[in-house]
Amino acid sequence: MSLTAIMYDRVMSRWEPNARGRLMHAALELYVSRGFEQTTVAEIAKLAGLTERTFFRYFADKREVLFWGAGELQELLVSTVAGAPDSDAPITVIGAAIEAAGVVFEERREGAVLRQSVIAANAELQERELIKLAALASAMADALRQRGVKDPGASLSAEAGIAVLKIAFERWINEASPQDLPQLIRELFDELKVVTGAI
Amino acid sequence: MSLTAIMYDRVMSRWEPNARGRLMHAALELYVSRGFEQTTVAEIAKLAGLTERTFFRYFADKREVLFWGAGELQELLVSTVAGAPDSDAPITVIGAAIEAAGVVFEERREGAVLRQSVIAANAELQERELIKLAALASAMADALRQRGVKDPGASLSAEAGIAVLKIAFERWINEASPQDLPQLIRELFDELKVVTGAI
DNA sequence: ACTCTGATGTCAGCGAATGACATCGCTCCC
DNA sequence: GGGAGCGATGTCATTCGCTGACATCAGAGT
Repeated sequence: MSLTAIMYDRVMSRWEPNARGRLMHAALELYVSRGFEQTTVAEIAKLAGLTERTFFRYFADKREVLFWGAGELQELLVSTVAGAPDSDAPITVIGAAIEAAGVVFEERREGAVLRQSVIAANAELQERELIKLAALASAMADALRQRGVKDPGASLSAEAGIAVLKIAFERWINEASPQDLPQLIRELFDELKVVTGAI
Repeated sequence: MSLTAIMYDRVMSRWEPNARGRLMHAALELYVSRGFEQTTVAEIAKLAGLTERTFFRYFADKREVLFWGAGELQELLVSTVAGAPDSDAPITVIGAAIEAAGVVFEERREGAVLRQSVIAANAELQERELIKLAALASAMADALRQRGVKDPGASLSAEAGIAVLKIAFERWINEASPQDLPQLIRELFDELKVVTGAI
């Protein structure tokens, strides 16, 4: 990343004060208050002070505006897998990565709950979430293969990790007294061992 | 199911010779030849000798026409879980169910390959497939809870089983010399035990 | 024949998404 | 300091997925 690029960003954001962020904020607000289906893209754009056409320049579709953070999350998972000690077993590596993701969510519980309430109310959004999770699993499996883990094991470990994340996240969101998500993740990995026959 | 209902079905199908089947066949043909996005619902309906409006009376959306079999599959999984011996461990029960699903696919490999080639080429279809798989996991988890399996274990076992199915199915589809799918599933369950720490 | 019912067709319309082109704000360079 | 250039945004038109309302039609039972 060159200095000019950094300056360029600053310049661009002065001329256009965070259009993407405004769109994301407006979309979430409307999705929460009226529901996803009852909100039109034109309404989101208007609330953000932009036009419908511009919305689709920032987001591939009406759903994607809720999933902007997925890229960062994937980077976190991949880099955690890549940076784990060579001696760690694949499932241990995946466990560390999922736990690191859990820490990030734990820091932003408010937003996560709000966002998830929108997603839970709409099947299309659940579909998008599932494909994002599948992409995370795929990326982690790649990262494991990069470490020399052979293939049925790499895919299985990654998918198992995502399964744990799904279940842990769901419980963490829905429970009245919020447990610590990273700890919940650790417990579920332990339970996974129990369930699969390891004592 | 009463006798009148059965006669009713026969009568209906004489007056309307399998409209749903015609639509499914027409859709698959066009999705394979032109691709999913390049096919309009109007074209499918025309090829089936019907109108666009009728298509949407049989299928909720353009994607759903490819996933009509999911209901049967879910019943198979659930009934297999429900019918397993009480003494079987949860993961064993899930293994039997997934294996039963594998047998069904094994009997219809031709169609599965064709169908999967369409799905693999389109992200929207992958999303739909993932939510169907998630529904299968959810149904199996319910069936396990019905057997008295407690909750983190029930969900984890079901999700792990679906993960195995996903990976096994993908390999089974893409390998040149087709392995036996049920056997592949058994091997992956064994590998899952290895991966999670059970030897 | 008559009616009743369920399947299908017709029509109008909304909203998501995209391509083509115009415009505007800013930076840079002379 | 006044264009030139460029990237972000707006405007316009269009396609297509999808839905509601209503009409129509084929056959079943009377």
